[in-house]
Amino acid sequence: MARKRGVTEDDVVDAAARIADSIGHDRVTLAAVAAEVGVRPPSLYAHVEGLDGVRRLLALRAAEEIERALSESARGREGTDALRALAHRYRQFARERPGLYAAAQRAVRPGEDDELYRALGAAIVPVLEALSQAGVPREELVHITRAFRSALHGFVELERASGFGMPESVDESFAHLVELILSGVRGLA
Amino acid sequence: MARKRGVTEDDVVDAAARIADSIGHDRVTLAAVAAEVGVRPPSLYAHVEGLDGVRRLLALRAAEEIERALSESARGREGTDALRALAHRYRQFARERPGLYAAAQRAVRPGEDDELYRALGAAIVPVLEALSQAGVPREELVHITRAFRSALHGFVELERASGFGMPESVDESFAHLVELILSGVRGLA
DNA sequence: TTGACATGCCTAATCGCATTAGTCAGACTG
DNA sequence: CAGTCTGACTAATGCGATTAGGCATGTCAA
Repeated sequence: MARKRGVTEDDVVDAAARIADSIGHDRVTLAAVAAEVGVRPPSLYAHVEGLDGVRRLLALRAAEEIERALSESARGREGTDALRALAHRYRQFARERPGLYAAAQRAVRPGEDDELYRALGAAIVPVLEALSQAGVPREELVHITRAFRSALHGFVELERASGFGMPESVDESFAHLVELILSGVRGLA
Repeated sequence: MARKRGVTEDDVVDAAARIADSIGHDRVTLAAVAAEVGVRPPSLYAHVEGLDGVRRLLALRAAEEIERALSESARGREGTDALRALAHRYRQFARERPGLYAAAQRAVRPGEDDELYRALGAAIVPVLEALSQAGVPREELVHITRAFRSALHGFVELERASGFGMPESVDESFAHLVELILSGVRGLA
């Protein structure tokens, strides 16, 4: 009754994203995706390059959305304000879209799959720009960006794995972490 | 000729650890482990509780080894010296035993599997102790421990995923990150 | 309007891995 | 020496990925 036009690649990625966010990135199987889009598993091969292709497209989608979320959060802010906003938005994204966030953690080396490599790199450009704008000297920029990103990613990852056993507020810990990094940034600027 | 005494649980975990470190934690399958210990897959069920059991034991093993490595690295040092040593040992461990390190990232919540939960928590006790010894006030201790651990874990994780595309030295970035955290610690002590 | 062609989905079949059931031989004990 | 326990094995099931081959429907030119 409904679908005359067939399934598209976007439909597949949308379905995969829904599954990833609801039951986990590791539960994204072709069988599950096929069921979600209303088709038999083999039919997906007409649209994507197998399971690995789905994961790759999901990583690409994740990179785009993270980049968008981050740049929006920094828009209109400057210096450490922008950085603070970026940090909190980063964590918010990871909590709201856990599957998509996980999809973005795909390991890619420069040689293979340049498109994905570039997209994942672009996702943190807003952080780099904000740090630069905040006055971090050029020689330190890459190091500080790595530090900032490591802190955010590590926190979010440990939080997801329920690695924080103590009763202290996790929100407060995150705020402390962000301020710690920001004071380091101020020290350099 | 050799094996009269049958396979033991430890043999299985040893084999799984070898596989994890050599080809990746996600490639630890019962089929691979069975081949490694020289037995058919179903035979493993006499020693471990399926694939999930192997992963759990591997996480337990990982927690022990991380704890041992960290406490040894801090032994005989004090204050920020101890913390610096811990940080570098942490990264070294993750690089040398990637599969075991990955195994320790298993998500566990307090209710289920208290033994593993406690073991994973114990792994970072050396960090907590060193921070405390370095003069971090009690109210800040948990937050700073979380920050320290987040930074280390995040860095190591991004490094593994080849997330650092820029040509700048990754060793140097790590050193910067550690010093940034340490200056935060000094600010509190 | 019609028939060749392309598109997209389907069924059938294969393969690898996890897991369960049921069997068997050898080591250990009384 | 017989009984029993242990630990490995083969057989069988189920699920997910993937490939091969076939069928229906919609497009488009003559």
